[in-house]
Amino acid sequence: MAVEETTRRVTRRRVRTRADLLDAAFAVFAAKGFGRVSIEEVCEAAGYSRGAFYSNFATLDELFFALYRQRADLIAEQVAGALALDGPDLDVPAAVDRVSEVLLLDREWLLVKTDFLVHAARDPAVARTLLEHRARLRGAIADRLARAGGAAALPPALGGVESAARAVVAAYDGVTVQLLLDRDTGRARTWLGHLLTALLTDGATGTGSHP
Amino acid sequence: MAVEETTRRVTRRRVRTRADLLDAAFAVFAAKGFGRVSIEEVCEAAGYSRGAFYSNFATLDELFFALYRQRADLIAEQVAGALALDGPDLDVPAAVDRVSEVLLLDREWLLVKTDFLVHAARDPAVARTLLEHRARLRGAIADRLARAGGAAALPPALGGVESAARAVVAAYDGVTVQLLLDRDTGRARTWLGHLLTALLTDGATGTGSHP
DNA sequence: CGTATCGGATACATTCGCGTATCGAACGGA
DNA sequence: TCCGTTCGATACGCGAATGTATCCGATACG
Repeated sequence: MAVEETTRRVTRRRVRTRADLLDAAFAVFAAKGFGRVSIEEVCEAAGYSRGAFYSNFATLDELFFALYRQRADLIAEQVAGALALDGPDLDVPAAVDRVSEVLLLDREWLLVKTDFLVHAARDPAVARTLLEHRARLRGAIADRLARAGGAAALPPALGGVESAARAVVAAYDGVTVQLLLDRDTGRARTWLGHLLTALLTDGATGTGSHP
Repeated sequence: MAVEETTRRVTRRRVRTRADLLDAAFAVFAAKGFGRVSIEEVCEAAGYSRGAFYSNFATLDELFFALYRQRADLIAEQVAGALALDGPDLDVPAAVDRVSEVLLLDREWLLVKTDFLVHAARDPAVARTLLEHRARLRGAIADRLARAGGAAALPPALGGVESAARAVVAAYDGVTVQLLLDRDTGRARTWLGHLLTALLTDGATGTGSHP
Protein backbone atom coordinates (compact mmCIF):
# COMPACT_ATOMS: atom_id res chain seq x y z
CA MET A 1 0.00 0.00 0.00
CA ALA A 2 2.70 2.45 -0.81
CA VAL A 3 0.48 4.61 -2.97
CA GLU A 4 -3.11 5.20 -1.93
CA GLU A 5 -5.92 5.26 -4.39
CA THR A 6 -7.24 8.61 -3.23
CA THR A 7 -5.43 11.64 -4.56
CA ARG A 8 -2.81 12.81 -2.15
CA ARG A 9 -1.12 16.15 -1.93
CA VAL A 10 2.00 15.08 -3.82
CA THR A 11 4.76 17.09 -2.32
CA ARG A 12 7.79 18.20 -4.29
CA ARG A 13 9.97 16.57 -1.71
CA ARG A 14 8.25 13.26 -2.36
CA VAL A 15 8.83 13.48 -6.09
CA ARG A 16 12.48 14.17 -5.54
CA THR A 17 12.87 11.34 -3.07
CA ARG A 18 11.23 8.90 -5.40
CA ALA A 19 13.46 9.96 -8.26
CA ASP A 20 16.54 9.68 -6.06
CA LEU A 21 15.56 6.19 -4.98
CA LEU A 22 15.02 5.13 -8.58
CA ASP A 23 18.36 6.52 -9.68
CA ALA A 24 20.20 4.89 -6.82
CA ALA A 25 18.40 1.62 -7.46
CA PHE A 26 19.48 1.73 -11.07
CA ALA A 27 23.11 2.04 -10.12
CA VAL A 28 22.97 -0.60 -7.41
CA PHE A 29 21.00 -3.08 -9.50
CA ALA A 30 23.41 -2.65 -12.37
CA ALA A 31 26.39 -3.18 -10.11
CA LYS A 32 25.24 -6.16 -8.08
CA GLY A 33 22.20 -7.59 -9.79
CA PHE A 34 18.65 -7.44 -8.59
CA GLY A 35 18.88 -10.72 -6.74
CA ARG A 36 21.74 -9.59 -4.59
CA VAL A 37 20.44 -6.22 -3.55
CA SER A 38 18.68 -5.39 -0.30
CA ILE A 39 16.29 -2.55 0.35
CA GLU A 40 18.78 -1.06 2.75
CA GLU A 41 21.48 -0.92 0.12
CA VAL A 42 19.28 1.06 -2.21
CA CYS A 43 18.34 3.48 0.55
CA GLU A 44 21.93 3.92 1.63
CA ALA A 45 23.02 4.60 -1.94
CA ALA A 46 20.26 7.14 -2.31
CA GLY A 47 21.01 8.79 1.01
CA TYR A 48 17.71 7.96 2.67
CA SER A 49 16.52 5.65 5.38
CA ARG A 50 14.26 2.67 4.94
CA GLY A 51 11.35 4.77 6.07
CA ALA A 52 11.58 6.74 2.86
CA PHE A 53 11.53 3.57 0.86
CA TYR A 54 8.45 2.11 2.48
CA SER A 55 6.71 5.41 2.09
CA ASN A 56 7.19 5.23 -1.68
CA PHE A 57 7.16 1.54 -2.55
CA ALA A 58 5.66 -1.55 -1.04
CA THR A 59 8.39 -3.92 -2.12
CA LEU A 60 11.66 -4.12 -4.00
CA ASP A 61 9.84 -5.75 -6.88
CA GLU A 62 7.56 -2.76 -7.18
CA LEU A 63 10.50 -0.40 -7.33
CA PHE A 64 12.19 -2.61 -9.88
CA PHE A 65 9.11 -2.56 -12.04
CA ALA A 66 8.79 1.21 -11.83
CA LEU A 67 12.46 1.58 -12.64
CA TYR A 68 12.15 -0.60 -15.69
CA ARG A 69 9.15 1.27 -17.02
CA GLN A 70 10.88 4.60 -16.56
CA ARG A 71 14.04 3.67 -18.38
CA ALA A 72 12.39 1.56 -21.04
CA ASP A 73 10.09 4.41 -21.99
CA LEU A 74 13.06 6.70 -22.22
CA ILE A 75 14.91 4.34 -24.54
CA ALA A 76 11.81 3.78 -26.62
CA GLU A 77 11.57 7.52 -27.19
CA GLN A 78 15.18 7.70 -28.28
CA VAL A 79 14.75 4.83 -30.69
CA ALA A 80 11.66 6.41 -32.15
CA GLY A 81 13.66 9.58 -32.62
CA ALA A 82 16.50 7.76 -34.32
CA LEU A 83 14.08 6.04 -36.67
CA ALA A 84 12.29 9.24 -37.56
CA LEU A 85 15.44 11.07 -38.58
CA ASP A 86 15.49 10.13 -42.27
CA GLY A 87 13.00 11.40 -44.74
CA PRO A 88 10.58 8.96 -46.34
CA ASP A 89 13.42 7.11 -48.05
CA LEU A 90 15.26 4.95 -45.55
CA ASP A 91 19.03 4.78 -45.52
CA VAL A 92 19.38 1.36 -43.93
CA PRO A 93 23.03 1.47 -42.82
CA ALA A 94 22.67 4.94 -41.39
CA ALA A 95 19.50 4.13 -39.53
CA VAL A 96 21.04 0.93 -38.25
CA ASP A 97 23.99 2.88 -36.95
CA ARG A 98 21.84 5.39 -35.16
CA VAL A 99 19.65 2.76 -33.56
CA SER A 100 22.60 0.62 -32.53
CA GLU A 101 24.10 3.67 -30.91
CA VAL A 102 21.03 4.13 -28.75
CA LEU A 103 20.42 0.49 -27.93
CA LEU A 104 23.92 -0.66 -27.08
CA LEU A 105 25.36 2.45 -25.54
CA ASP A 106 24.75 1.86 -21.86
CA ARG A 107 26.02 -1.37 -20.40
CA GLU A 108 24.33 -0.66 -17.08
CA TRP A 109 21.00 -0.53 -18.80
CA LEU A 110 21.63 -3.81 -20.57
CA LEU A 111 22.41 -5.42 -17.24
CA VAL A 112 19.28 -4.14 -15.59
CA LYS A 113 17.20 -5.01 -18.61
CA THR A 114 18.45 -8.58 -18.58
CA ASP A 115 17.77 -8.87 -14.89
CA PHE A 116 14.28 -7.75 -15.63
CA LEU A 117 13.94 -10.29 -18.37
CA VAL A 118 14.87 -13.04 -15.97
CA HIS A 119 12.33 -11.67 -13.58
CA ALA A 120 9.60 -11.49 -16.20
CA ALA A 121 10.33 -14.97 -17.46
CA ARG A 122 8.97 -16.34 -14.21
CA ASP A 123 6.03 -14.00 -13.71
CA PRO A 124 3.43 -14.07 -16.49
CA ALA A 125 1.97 -10.72 -15.48
CA VAL A 126 5.32 -9.00 -15.71
CA ALA A 127 6.09 -10.88 -18.88
CA ARG A 128 2.97 -9.49 -20.46
CA THR A 129 4.00 -5.89 -19.97
CA LEU A 130 7.47 -6.64 -21.25
CA LEU A 131 5.98 -8.29 -24.31
CA GLU A 132 3.89 -5.20 -24.90
CA HIS A 133 6.98 -3.02 -24.78
CA ARG A 134 8.63 -5.26 -27.29
CA ALA A 135 5.58 -5.29 -29.48
CA ARG A 136 5.59 -1.51 -29.55
CA LEU A 137 9.23 -1.50 -30.52
CA ARG A 138 8.61 -4.05 -33.27
CA GLY A 139 5.70 -1.99 -34.45
CA ALA A 140 7.81 1.11 -34.77
CA ILE A 141 10.42 -0.77 -36.74
CA ALA A 142 7.87 -2.44 -38.98
CA ASP A 143 6.22 0.90 -39.68
CA ARG A 144 9.53 2.39 -40.61
CA LEU A 145 10.35 -0.50 -42.91
CA ALA A 146 6.94 -0.39 -44.52
CA ARG A 147 7.13 3.35 -45.00
CA ALA A 148 10.41 2.92 -46.84
CA GLY A 149 10.04 0.46 -49.65
CA GLY A 150 7.53 -1.94 -48.18
CA ALA A 151 7.80 -5.68 -48.20
CA ALA A 152 8.70 -5.92 -51.87
CA ALA A 153 11.83 -3.80 -51.97
CA LEU A 154 13.97 -4.58 -48.96
CA PRO A 155 13.42 -7.80 -47.09
CA PRO A 156 14.89 -10.99 -48.48
CA ALA A 157 13.91 -14.46 -47.36
CA LEU A 158 11.81 -13.49 -44.38
CA GLY A 159 8.09 -13.02 -44.72
CA GLY A 160 6.91 -9.41 -44.55
CA VAL A 161 7.88 -6.34 -42.64
CA GLU A 162 6.44 -7.86 -39.48
CA SER A 163 8.83 -10.74 -39.70
CA ALA A 164 11.68 -8.45 -40.58
CA ALA A 165 11.01 -6.35 -37.51
CA ARG A 166 10.93 -9.47 -35.40
CA ALA A 167 14.26 -10.49 -36.84
CA VAL A 168 15.72 -7.10 -36.01
CA VAL A 169 14.70 -7.43 -32.39
CA ALA A 170 16.08 -10.95 -32.22
CA ALA A 171 19.39 -9.75 -33.60
CA TYR A 172 19.47 -6.99 -31.05
CA ASP A 173 18.87 -9.44 -28.22
CA GLY A 174 21.47 -11.81 -29.56
CA VAL A 175 24.14 -9.15 -29.80
CA THR A 176 23.21 -7.93 -26.34
CA VAL A 177 24.08 -11.29 -24.88
CA GLN A 178 27.49 -11.28 -26.47
CA LEU A 179 28.12 -7.72 -25.34
CA LEU A 180 27.22 -8.53 -21.77
CA LEU A 181 29.94 -11.13 -21.76
CA ASP A 182 32.81 -9.56 -23.67
CA ARG A 183 32.11 -5.90 -22.81
CA ASP A 184 33.26 -4.81 -26.23
CA THR A 185 30.76 -2.17 -27.22
CA GLY A 186 32.39 -1.18 -30.47
CA ARG A 187 32.50 -4.73 -31.67
CA ALA A 188 28.90 -5.26 -30.67
CA ARG A 189 27.81 -2.21 -32.62
CA THR A 190 29.56 -3.20 -35.81
CA TRP A 191 28.25 -6.70 -35.33
CA LEU A 192 24.70 -5.59 -34.94
CA GLY A 193 25.24 -3.49 -38.04
CA HIS A 194 26.44 -6.48 -40.04
CA LEU A 195 23.62 -8.65 -38.87
CA LEU A 196 20.93 -6.12 -39.57
CA THR A 197 22.17 -5.19 -43.01
CA ALA A 198 22.51 -8.88 -43.79
CA LEU A 199 18.94 -9.41 -42.71
CA LEU A 200 17.42 -6.31 -44.25
CA THR A 201 19.20 -6.00 -47.57
CA ASP A 202 18.89 -8.58 -50.26
CA GLY A 203 22.17 -9.94 -51.47
CA ALA A 204 24.34 -6.85 -51.54
CA THR A 205 27.13 -6.82 -48.97
CA GLY A 206 26.07 -4.13 -46.57
CA THR A 207 28.69 -1.54 -45.81
CA GLY A 208 30.11 -1.65 -42.33
CA SER A 209 29.29 0.99 -39.82
CA HIS A 210 32.28 2.25 -37.87
CA PRO A 211 35.98 2.38 -38.75
CA MET B 1 37.24 -25.37 1.08
CA ALA B 2 34.57 -27.85 0.19
CA VAL B 3 36.92 -30.01 -1.81
CA GLU B 4 40.44 -30.55 -0.67
CA GLU B 5 43.36 -30.62 -3.03
CA THR B 6 44.66 -33.93 -1.76
CA THR B 7 42.95 -37.02 -3.12
CA ARG B 8 40.21 -38.16 -0.83
CA ARG B 9 38.57 -41.53 -0.68
CA VAL B 10 35.61 -40.54 -2.88
CA THR B 11 32.79 -42.61 -1.58
CA ARG B 12 29.92 -43.74 -3.79
CA ARG B 13 27.58 -42.12 -1.34
CA ARG B 14 29.28 -38.81 -1.83
CA VAL B 15 28.94 -38.98 -5.59
CA ARG B 16 25.27 -39.74 -5.29
CA THR B 17 24.67 -36.94 -2.84
CA ARG B 18 26.42 -34.44 -5.03
CA ALA B 19 24.40 -35.49 -8.04
CA ASP B 20 21.18 -35.28 -6.05
CA LEU B 21 22.04 -31.79 -4.88
CA LEU B 22 22.80 -30.69 -8.41
CA ASP B 23 19.56 -32.11 -9.76
CA ALA B 24 17.51 -30.53 -7.01
CA ALA B 25 19.29 -27.23 -7.50
CA PHE B 26 18.47 -27.32 -11.19
CA ALA B 27 14.78 -27.67 -10.48
CA VAL B 28 14.73 -25.06 -7.74
CA PHE B 29 16.80 -22.53 -9.68
CA ALA B 30 14.60 -22.96 -12.70
CA ALA B 31 11.47 -22.48 -10.65
CA LYS B 32 12.44 -19.51 -8.53
CA GLY B 33 15.56 -18.02 -10.02
CA PHE B 34 19.05 -18.16 -8.57
CA GLY B 35 18.67 -14.91 -6.71
CA ARG B 36 15.65 -16.08 -4.77
CA VAL B 37 16.90 -19.44 -3.67
CA SER B 38 18.44 -20.29 -0.31
CA ILE B 39 20.80 -23.10 0.47
CA GLU B 40 18.18 -24.65 2.68
CA GLU B 41 15.66 -24.80 -0.15
CA VAL B 42 18.06 -26.73 -2.31
CA CYS B 43 18.85 -29.14 0.49
CA GLU B 44 15.20 -29.67 1.29
CA ALA B 45 14.37 -30.33 -2.35
CA ALA B 46 17.20 -32.83 -2.55
CA GLY B 47 16.24 -34.51 0.70
CA TYR B 48 19.40 -33.66 2.59
CA SER B 49 20.38 -31.38 5.40
CA ARG B 50 22.61 -28.36 5.15
CA GLY B 51 25.46 -30.42 6.48
CA ALA B 52 25.48 -32.38 3.23
CA PHE B 53 25.63 -29.19 1.26
CA TYR B 54 28.57 -27.69 3.09
CA SER B 55 30.37 -30.96 2.81
CA ASN B 56 30.15 -30.75 -0.99
CA PHE B 57 30.19 -27.06 -1.82
CA ALA B 58 31.55 -23.96 -0.21
CA THR B 59 28.87 -21.62 -1.45
CA LEU B 60 25.72 -21.45 -3.54
CA ASP B 61 27.72 -19.79 -6.29
CA GLU B 62 30.04 -22.74 -6.45
CA LEU B 63 27.14 -25.13 -6.80
CA PHE B 64 25.61 -22.93 -9.48
CA PHE B 65 28.82 -22.94 -11.42
CA ALA B 66 29.16 -26.71 -11.20
CA LEU B 67 25.56 -27.09 -12.26
CA TYR B 68 26.05 -24.90 -15.27
CA ARG B 69 29.13 -26.75 -16.42
CA GLN B 70 27.41 -30.08 -16.09
CA ARG B 71 24.36 -29.15 -18.11
CA ALA B 72 26.15 -27.03 -20.65
CA ASP B 73 28.53 -29.86 -21.46
CA LEU B 74 25.59 -32.16 -21.88
CA ILE B 75 23.88 -29.80 -24.29
CA ALA B 76 27.09 -29.24 -26.19
CA GLU B 77 27.39 -32.96 -26.74
CA GLN B 78 23.86 -33.18 -28.07
CA VAL B 79 24.44 -30.28 -30.43
CA ALA B 80 27.61 -31.85 -31.70
CA GLY B 81 25.66 -35.03 -32.29
CA ALA B 82 22.92 -33.21 -34.17
CA LEU B 83 25.50 -31.49 -36.33
CA ALA B 84 27.35 -34.68 -37.13
CA LEU B 85 24.26 -36.52 -38.33
CA ASP B 86 24.46 -35.59 -42.01
CA GLY B 87 27.08 -36.87 -44.32
CA PRO B 88 29.62 -34.44 -45.74
CA ASP B 89 26.90 -32.57 -47.62
CA LEU B 90 24.89 -30.44 -45.25
CA ASP B 91 21.12 -30.26 -45.49
CA VAL B 92 20.67 -26.84 -43.93
CA PRO B 93 16.97 -26.93 -43.05
CA ALA B 94 17.21 -30.41 -41.61
CA ALA B 95 20.27 -29.60 -39.55
CA VAL B 96 18.65 -26.40 -38.37
CA ASP B 97 15.61 -28.35 -37.26
CA ARG B 98 17.64 -30.86 -35.35
CA VAL B 99 19.71 -28.24 -33.62
CA SER B 100 16.69 -26.10 -32.76
CA GLU B 101 15.10 -29.15 -31.23
CA VAL B 102 18.04 -29.61 -28.90
CA LEU B 103 18.56 -25.97 -28.05
CA LEU B 104 15.02 -24.83 -27.41
CA LEU B 105 13.47 -27.95 -25.98
CA ASP B 106 13.85 -27.38 -22.28
CA ARG B 107 12.49 -24.16 -20.87
CA GLU B 108 13.98 -24.90 -17.46
CA TRP B 109 17.40 -25.00 -18.97
CA LEU B 110 16.89 -21.72 -20.75
CA LEU B 111 15.88 -20.11 -17.47
CA VAL B 112 18.90 -21.41 -15.63
CA LYS B 113 21.17 -20.51 -18.50
CA THR B 114 19.90 -16.94 -18.54
CA ASP B 115 20.34 -16.67 -14.80
CA PHE B 116 23.88 -17.78 -15.32
CA LEU B 117 24.39 -15.22 -18.04
CA VAL B 118 23.29 -12.48 -15.68
CA HIS B 119 25.70 -13.85 -13.15
CA ALA B 120 28.58 -14.03 -15.58
CA ALA B 121 27.93 -10.55 -16.89
CA ARG B 122 29.07 -9.19 -13.54
CA ASP B 123 31.99 -11.51 -12.87
CA PRO B 124 34.77 -11.44 -15.47
CA ALA B 125 36.18 -14.78 -14.37
CA VAL B 126 32.84 -16.50 -14.83
CA ALA B 127 32.26 -14.62 -18.03
CA ARG B 128 35.49 -15.99 -19.43
CA THR B 129 34.44 -19.60 -19.00
CA LEU B 130 31.06 -18.85 -20.50
CA LEU B 131 32.74 -17.19 -23.44
CA GLU B 132 34.87 -20.27 -23.91
CA HIS B 133 31.81 -22.46 -24.00
CA ARG B 134 30.28 -20.23 -26.61
CA ALA B 135 33.47 -20.18 -28.61
CA ARG B 136 33.47 -23.94 -28.68
CA LEU B 137 29.90 -23.96 -29.87
CA ARG B 138 30.70 -21.42 -32.57
CA GLY B 139 33.67 -23.45 -33.57
CA ALA B 140 31.61 -26.58 -34.03
CA ILE B 141 29.12 -24.69 -36.17
CA ALA B 142 31.82 -23.02 -38.22
CA ASP B 143 33.51 -26.35 -38.82
CA ARG B 144 30.26 -27.83 -39.96
CA LEU B 145 29.60 -24.95 -42.30
CA ALA B 146 33.11 -25.05 -43.69
CA ARG B 147 32.96 -28.79 -44.18
CA ALA B 148 29.81 -28.37 -46.24
CA GLY B 149 30.38 -25.91 -49.02
CA GLY B 150 32.75 -23.50 -47.36
CA ALA B 151 32.46 -19.74 -47.38
CA ALA B 152 31.80 -19.49 -51.11
CA ALA B 153 28.72 -21.64 -51.41
CA LEU B 154 26.34 -20.92 -48.59
CA PRO B 155 26.75 -17.69 -46.63
CA PRO B 156 25.42 -14.49 -48.15
CA ALA B 157 26.33 -11.02 -46.96
CA LEU B 158 28.22 -12.01 -43.85
CA GLY B 159 31.94 -12.45 -43.93
CA GLY B 160 33.11 -16.04 -43.69
CA VAL B 161 32.03 -19.13 -41.86
CA GLU B 162 33.27 -17.62 -38.61
CA SER B 163 30.88 -14.73 -38.98
CA ALA B 164 28.11 -17.02 -40.04
CA ALA B 165 28.56 -19.13 -36.95
CA ARG B 166 28.52 -16.01 -34.84
CA ALA B 167 25.27 -15.00 -36.48
CA VAL B 168 23.77 -18.37 -35.76
CA VAL B 169 24.55 -18.04 -32.08
CA ALA B 170 23.15 -14.54 -32.00
CA ALA B 171 19.94 -15.72 -33.60
CA TYR B 172 19.70 -18.49 -31.06
CA ASP B 173 20.12 -16.05 -28.21
CA GLY B 174 17.60 -13.67 -29.69
CA VAL B 175 14.96 -16.33 -30.11
CA THR B 176 15.65 -17.56 -26.60
CA VAL B 177 14.68 -14.19 -25.19
CA GLN B 178 11.39 -14.21 -27.00
CA LEU B 179 10.70 -17.76 -25.93
CA LEU B 180 11.37 -16.97 -22.29
CA LEU B 181 8.64 -14.36 -22.45
CA ASP B 182 5.92 -15.93 -24.54
CA ARG B 183 6.54 -19.59 -23.64
CA ASP B 184 5.63 -20.69 -27.14
CA THR B 185 8.18 -23.33 -27.96
CA GLY B 186 6.76 -24.32 -31.31
CA ARG B 187 6.72 -20.76 -32.51
CA ALA B 188 10.26 -20.25 -31.30
CA ARG B 189 11.49 -23.28 -33.15
CA THR B 190 9.94 -22.29 -36.45
CA TRP B 191 11.21 -18.79 -35.89
CA LEU B 192 14.71 -19.92 -35.28
CA GLY B 193 14.38 -22.00 -38.40
CA HIS B 194 13.32 -19.02 -40.48
CA LEU B 195 16.06 -16.84 -39.11
CA LEU B 196 18.80 -19.36 -39.64
CA THR B 197 17.78 -20.29 -43.14
CA ALA B 198 17.49 -16.60 -43.95
CA LEU B 199 20.99 -16.08 -42.65
CA LEU B 200 22.60 -19.16 -44.10
CA THR B 201 21.04 -19.48 -47.51
CA ASP B 202 21.55 -16.90 -50.17
CA GLY B 203 18.35 -15.55 -51.64
CA ALA B 204 16.24 -18.66 -51.83
CA THR B 205 13.31 -18.71 -49.44
CA GLY B 206 14.21 -21.43 -47.00
CA THR B 207 11.54 -24.02 -46.46
CA GLY B 208 9.83 -23.95 -43.11
CA SER B 209 10.57 -26.54 -40.55
CA HIS B 210 7.51 -28.00 -38.85
CA PRO B 211 3.95 -28.38 -40.13
C1' DC C 1 34.94 -58.97 10.39
C1' DG C 2 37.16 -55.17 12.53
C1' DT C 3 38.56 -50.51 12.26
C1' DA C 4 39.86 -46.05 10.78
C1' DT C 5 38.00 -42.68 8.03
C1' DC C 6 34.35 -40.29 5.80
C1' DG C 7 29.75 -38.18 5.13
C1' DG C 8 25.89 -36.20 6.52
C1' DA C 9 22.58 -34.83 10.53
C1' DT C 10 21.81 -32.01 14.37
C1' DA C 11 22.29 -28.16 17.45
C1' DC C 12 23.90 -23.64 18.22
C1' DA C 13 25.15 -18.85 17.96
C1' DT C 14 24.95 -14.99 15.05
C1' DT C 15 24.10 -11.92 11.66
C1' DC C 16 21.14 -9.73 8.43
C1' DG C 17 17.25 -7.85 6.51
C1' DC C 18 12.46 -7.04 6.92
C1' DG C 19 8.16 -4.65 8.24
C1' DT C 20 5.82 -1.73 11.63
C1' DA C 21 4.90 1.86 14.79
C1' DT C 22 5.92 6.16 16.38
C1' DC C 23 7.75 10.88 16.25
C1' DG C 24 9.71 15.24 14.85
C1' DA C 25 10.33 18.12 10.96
C1' DA C 26 9.35 19.86 6.43
C1' DC C 27 5.89 21.38 3.49
C1' DG C 28 2.00 23.81 1.31
C1' DG C 29 -2.24 26.28 1.60
C1' DA C 30 -4.69 30.10 3.62
C1' DT D 1 2.89 33.57 9.35
C1' DC D 2 0.24 29.74 11.09
C1' DC D 3 -1.61 25.15 11.02
C1' DG D 4 -2.96 20.78 9.35
C1' DT D 5 -1.00 17.41 6.57
C1' DT D 6 2.67 14.64 4.74
C1' DC D 7 7.19 12.84 4.60
C1' DG D 8 10.96 10.48 6.12
C1' DA D 9 14.06 9.14 10.35
C1' DT D 10 14.49 6.27 14.27
C1' DA D 11 13.67 2.41 17.25
C1' DC D 12 11.89 -2.09 17.94
C1' DG D 13 10.77 -6.98 17.45
C1' DC D 14 10.92 -10.74 14.53
C1' DG D 15 11.99 -14.48 11.38
C1' DA D 16 15.04 -16.46 8.21
C1' DA D 17 19.33 -17.96 6.56
C1' DT D 18 24.06 -18.56 7.42
C1' DG D 19 28.32 -20.98 8.93
C1' DT D 20 30.41 -23.85 12.45
C1' DA D 21 31.18 -27.42 15.70
C1' DT D 22 30.12 -31.75 17.15
C1' DC D 23 28.34 -36.41 16.86
C1' DC D 24 26.80 -40.86 15.04
C1' DG D 25 26.01 -43.98 11.37
C1' DA D 26 27.85 -45.51 6.88
C1' DT D 27 31.64 -47.01 4.07
C1' DA D 28 35.84 -48.77 2.25
C1' DC D 29 39.76 -51.49 2.99
C1' DG D 30 42.79 -54.80 5.01
